[in-house]
Amino acid sequence: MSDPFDLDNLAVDNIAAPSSEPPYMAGLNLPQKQAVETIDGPLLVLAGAGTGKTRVLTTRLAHILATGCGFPGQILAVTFTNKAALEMKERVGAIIGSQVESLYWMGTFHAIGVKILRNHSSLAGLAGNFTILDSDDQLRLIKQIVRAENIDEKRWNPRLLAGLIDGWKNRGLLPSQVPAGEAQHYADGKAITLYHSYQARLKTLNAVDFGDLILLCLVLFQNQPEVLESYQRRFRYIMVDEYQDTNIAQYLLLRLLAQGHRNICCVGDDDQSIYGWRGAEVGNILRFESDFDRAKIIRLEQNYRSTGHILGASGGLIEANQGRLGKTLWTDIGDGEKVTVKTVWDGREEARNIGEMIEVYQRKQQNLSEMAILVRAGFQTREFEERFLTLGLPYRIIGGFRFYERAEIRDVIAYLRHVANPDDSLAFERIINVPKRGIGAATVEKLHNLSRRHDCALAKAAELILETDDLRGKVKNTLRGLLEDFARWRDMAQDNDLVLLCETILDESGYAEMWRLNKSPEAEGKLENLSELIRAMETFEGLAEFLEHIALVMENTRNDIQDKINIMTLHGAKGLEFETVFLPGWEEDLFPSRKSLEQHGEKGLEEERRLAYVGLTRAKKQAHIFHALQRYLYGSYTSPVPSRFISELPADHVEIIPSEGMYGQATGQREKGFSERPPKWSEGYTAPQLDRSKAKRHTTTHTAKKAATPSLYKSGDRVFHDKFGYGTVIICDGNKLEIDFEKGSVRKLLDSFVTAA
DNA sequence: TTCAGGCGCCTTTTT
DNA sequence: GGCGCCTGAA
Repeated sequence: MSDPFDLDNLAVDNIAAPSSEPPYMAGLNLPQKQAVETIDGPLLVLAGAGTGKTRVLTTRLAHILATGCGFPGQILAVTFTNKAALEMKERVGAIIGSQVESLYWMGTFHAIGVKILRNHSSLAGLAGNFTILDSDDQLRLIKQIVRAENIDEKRWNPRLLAGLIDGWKNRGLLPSQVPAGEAQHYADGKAITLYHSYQARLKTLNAVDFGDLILLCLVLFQNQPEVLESYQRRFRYIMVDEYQDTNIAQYLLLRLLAQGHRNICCVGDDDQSIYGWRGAEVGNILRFESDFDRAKIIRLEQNYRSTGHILGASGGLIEANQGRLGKTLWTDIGDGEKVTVKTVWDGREEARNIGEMIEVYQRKQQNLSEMAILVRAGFQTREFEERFLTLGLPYRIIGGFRFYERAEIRDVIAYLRHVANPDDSLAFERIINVPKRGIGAATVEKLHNLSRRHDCALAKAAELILETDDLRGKVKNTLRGLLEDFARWRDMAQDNDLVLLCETILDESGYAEMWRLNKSPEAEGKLENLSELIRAMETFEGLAEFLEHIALVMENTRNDIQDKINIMTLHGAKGLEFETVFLPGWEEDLFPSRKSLEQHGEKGLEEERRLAYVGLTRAKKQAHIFHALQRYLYGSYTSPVPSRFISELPADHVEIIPSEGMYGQATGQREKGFSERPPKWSEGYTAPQLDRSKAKRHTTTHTAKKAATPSLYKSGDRVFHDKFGYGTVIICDGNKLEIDFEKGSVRKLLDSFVTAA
């Protein structure tokens, strides 16, 4: 990172520092210093984009430790994501060294919740080995409950109920506390009853969902004052990152904990609150002053990331929002380039334009990884992918599927979960017939009925059914065998040799064999994923520890350091920064999203505007906005109107780029505000042919040099491509391949995009 | 148990 | 337009 105040530069910075000042203070500006030194009493640090928020947070933590005001175990430091927690740990570690390992209470809200619940599981009404369900399991359980109530799933989508329950949990409401009127929101008034059954079912399964990790802590503290007091005493200092993203339950939890020492410091930016739809409550940050008596507010307004024009444009845009605390970011890096706005004909032209601009920047020695395309919705990435594949431009899509979400990983985890917690029926059900054992839906249905009748877990019901004559001999034997297998594995788990346990399960259950026998092209990759999972287990001591890690830490294990252009959603870009940012699809209905406006009206619009603000402020030097006149959406063409956000941008900071070769409606719309002089991008735009041919020549020489070593592939080779799957090379010309893919397409690609299969 | 065909949905996403 | 989910038939 090029942050001038990066901690790595401390050694240099501190030469100039007055000797009375600790070295970690060097290079902080005045408000930053104040924020670090104000450790007593409630403090809200309003940290605008790029104002050194993380630096303040980490320095402040180090300051508390360095001054001896608090010990590591007395500091509660909460973040939202594991990534943020990890970053904080690294940066604090850079200042205070190994002492960072003792910061036991530093982590995500949910990780802290788990720690508290495990410490007091029986008081919280749980067994110590409770399972944490992910949203997939949660939905499956909710479906079961909806079905058990004979509710028409067609009419009442279980997802809707899942959303309602999540919403209540986010507000800190148990079933008994939900306002009666809200029962109407699902299945003609049954919503609250269903929430009751869901919670009861979770208890039977000895499981909690993500919402419970906060909610149950809250309930624990409300019901057990002495437990609460012990934590209030313990947490001498509380620090919260991204406070604008807290939901009500999290806020209530913080407020309870902060009542002890009253030293709570929340850092956040109301203008970057973009998670309202999943329960985040901007109100929390807006109300801070009245919530915490004698609270202090410090604004960080000096921006170290972006140029003046980018700050001017984004600042002007966000001013249209009503509910905000307000701050004005400034910079001393200079104006830089204006934010550009360009009209393109359609999505393909948008992708083509951006591709060309990227190549221009590339030739100006900008790394691809310093550029990003930020989209509103996931489907927008496709056009860019296709374009970049034909251009041979390396890209990386951030977001999307994670390792542990893959079916085969979830299967193995289900085996392990059921070993760890015999009451985990969801896990048991997932693998009861995987691999196929002849225990079909009919048998499972019988088990379900029995488990409901006895209010017990599925595996317990299986034991019960074995004592009856309800099952045919073969099925009965298989089921008995499976239960015996689990009992044996459970014994094995005591030895804490995770790798051996997992390998044994994979082997004895026949799961690995199932994929080995599978002839489909995916099977091989699945087996590789299984080995990767086993490799990941090596660093864990016990099964419980591993499962908790899996449930809470959704790590993206990809450490892709290659130079690639980043494509991601605006949400995914929060907290990141790039030299150049491309912002396509600024059209009404797409951005701001129509759905958001329909569902939440003015509030939704303001959140969308904040999203636009987040997008613009990711850019250090250049931001390029696009809108298309034709957009292919859900199978048909639409003619979208330019986003209102474009017209809200202050003219002084924006340059309208004329589009080449367009006629008709386009010209009329672009009349006003067009700059007369040739656009900055003319070099890239007016002579793309020239540039492209130069680029080609460049690659050719590159290949020619390479040609001394024979090409990696020859025709007839079988290869694999991330997106297109398996295929056979038909033509091989240097590093350019023509491949016949098994999914039915023939494509020309660079060899670097495929691997030998 | 498996697979074809029909239906409904289609914003963002971490834990 | 395309995907995932459910259902019903073989």
